[in-house]
Amino acid sequence: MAASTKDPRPCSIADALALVGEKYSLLVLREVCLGNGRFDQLVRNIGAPRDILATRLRRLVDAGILTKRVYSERPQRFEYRPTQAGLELEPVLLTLMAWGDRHLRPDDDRPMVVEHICGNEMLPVVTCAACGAPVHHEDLAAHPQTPGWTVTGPTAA
Amino acid sequence: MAASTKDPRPCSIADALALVGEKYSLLVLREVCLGNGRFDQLVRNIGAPRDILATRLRRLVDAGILTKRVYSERPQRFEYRPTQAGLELEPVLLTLMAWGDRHLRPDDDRPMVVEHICGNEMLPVVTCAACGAPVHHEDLAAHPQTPGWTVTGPTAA
DNA sequence: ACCGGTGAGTAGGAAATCCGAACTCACCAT
DNA sequence: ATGGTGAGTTCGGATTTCCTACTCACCGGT
Repeated sequence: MAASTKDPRPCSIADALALVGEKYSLLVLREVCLGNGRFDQLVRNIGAPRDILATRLRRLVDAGILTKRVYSERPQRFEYRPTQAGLELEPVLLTLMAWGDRHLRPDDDRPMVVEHICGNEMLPVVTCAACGAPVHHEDLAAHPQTPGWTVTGPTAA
Repeated sequence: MAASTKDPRPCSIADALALVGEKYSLLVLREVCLGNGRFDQLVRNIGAPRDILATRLRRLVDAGILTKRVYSERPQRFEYRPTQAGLELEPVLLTLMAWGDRHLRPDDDRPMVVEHICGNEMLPVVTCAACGAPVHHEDLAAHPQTPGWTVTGPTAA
């Protein structure tokens, strides 16, 4: 049935990246989460070509990650905003930003600091919903659900 | 000085994506974290063209995210493994996978389940390091550190 | 010694994407 | 009437990606 060559491991990471993994897509989401949802703001803040940006926006709207809302009839003007699904990607952005701050900037010149409502700077920590412990690679065991797709490493089934 | 057109917002998300945001890069990291670090395994499990994969691997090794280690001299064979920096990207993958499971698969056909050492299934939650609360968009305030780069939204400075 | 198989890539041309700049169209301001 | 803004679209050319095939080194069986 299915060909032997060319059907990669079924995976939600791959599926997610197929949607938001194209160049600029996650930066669009960043700006939109910051409240900068207008076309020309996006062009300036992201540095993307206008046609590519238009394509990305269409795709993200179609995927239900963004909505396009009119904020002015007569001159008709639009603004893009995150949907619930879009907002749920924000933790990914925050985690990625923290990683970049840690590994791509030796000194403390972080271009942006996020403040949490608790009054402190927000440093994201990924934890296990069940036990609350911060996630450590050694504490994980991956169980593929599709027959034929194994894992070989220390994280074997 | 700096040109008026074309210098996007300085941002660690953008920097991080410049490194690991190219097609397949994060899938390479996924496989490597699963312990499948050999070239042909990567080709099969990811479905990437061999030449592109070779390019990505070089880049990730150069960036200090992966290491290439010999696991057999005489037939010389290599295996790619995550460095500490690479492992610290795993939470990003887990969060992205959970998002994909939630939003891209209505029913419960998750292709992979991750088990935490606590005995339960690992569902990642991004929390604030300072207060431990799960991160909610409304609880965040972004403060750009570079003059001229503002945020307009509800998350204004 | 020969044959087939595996691992780790390279080579080459076709196909898809991306890019920058210019263009449109509708509206408002002076 | 002229200029400016917002939101795109259109264009040709540059850059990447893709796919298939090829290499090279080695191993295992007969």
